[in-house]
Amino acid sequence: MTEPADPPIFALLTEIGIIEHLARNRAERALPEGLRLSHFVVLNHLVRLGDGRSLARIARAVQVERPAMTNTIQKLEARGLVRGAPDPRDGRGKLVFLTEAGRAMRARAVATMESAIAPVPHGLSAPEIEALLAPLRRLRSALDRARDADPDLQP
Amino acid sequence: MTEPADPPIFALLTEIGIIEHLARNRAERALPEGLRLSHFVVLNHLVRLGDGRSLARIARAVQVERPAMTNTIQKLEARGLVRGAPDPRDGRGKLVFLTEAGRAMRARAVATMESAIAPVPHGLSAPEIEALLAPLRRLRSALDRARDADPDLQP
DNA sequence: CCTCTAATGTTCGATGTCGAACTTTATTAT
DNA sequence: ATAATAAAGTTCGACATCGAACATTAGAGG
Repeated sequence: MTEPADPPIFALLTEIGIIEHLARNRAERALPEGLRLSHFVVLNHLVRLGDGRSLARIARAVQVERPAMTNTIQKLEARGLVRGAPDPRDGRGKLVFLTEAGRAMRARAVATMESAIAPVPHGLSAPEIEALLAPLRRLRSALDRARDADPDLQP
Repeated sequence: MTEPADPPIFALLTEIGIIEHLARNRAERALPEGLRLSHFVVLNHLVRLGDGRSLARIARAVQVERPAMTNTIQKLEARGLVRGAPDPRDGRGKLVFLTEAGRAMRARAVATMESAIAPVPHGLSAPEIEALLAPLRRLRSALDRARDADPDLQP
């Protein structure tokens, strides 16, 4: 009468959930005062992929609903880290631009996060990490595709 | 003037964060009405590892702060899925027991979650998943140990 | 040209989580 | 014993996220 073991994919997702939680906590503590991880993610996204993007586009890229992104952008604007401007080509759109302060803050955040995460002896060699990345990317793509696919599934 | 690439461990944690988010959304939709993923996690924990555990102990195991667990347990009690009793051996403690309804609900939730996750073509073979699990468990242990270790770090 | 549908950004209400603080009880040190 | 320290569970206030709903604007079809 023992419990049947979880399917392997369950065990994997459980492990991933725990790691995510631990890493999130750790990263959040490392951030400059008042900066949430979700705020940093947006700054980082804009620095790396380019700013002048619409709110909805950023929301999709960062896997967050639009209302949450509205909130995040408002906080970033209030702190002067980002500047919103109406899209000249789309009357509904709002484009988000980085300010100098925003770029500087992102650089500081990256630095503090690196010094918070890097020294953790994670026990994984660089090649091991590389080896992990490929299958995990496949898993992400699969989940991502399934997301659009199944609003209502079943034949 | 290109951005220096992220350290590999960053890329890994980012990927993990995205997967966690996608999997969480998917799992949450699959759960029986009104049952949160955090609720299910507690039920599942008690079924698998045994009930009659204290609130604080469950909180630690599930990586959640005690106030959140108080909230979760109160919701589960209100739905009759769990029953709380004072610890006879520790006047502060509160032990959490599963009810029959709780076990049944957990079984239903497992079933619906399996039928929601299993059909996703995640593109990973069983041996591949196994190969992923070992290094990820090491990473988790490392982060877990670092959590206690560093309240304030520095030599 | 006009209507219908879809997308954008926002507000609202509900909910979950966290950190801080408090009360009560254990445990440890003196 | 007694005092100091720590742990358990709870409450509180702050905050982020979500889903639903709304006004506005684009775009597609007739």
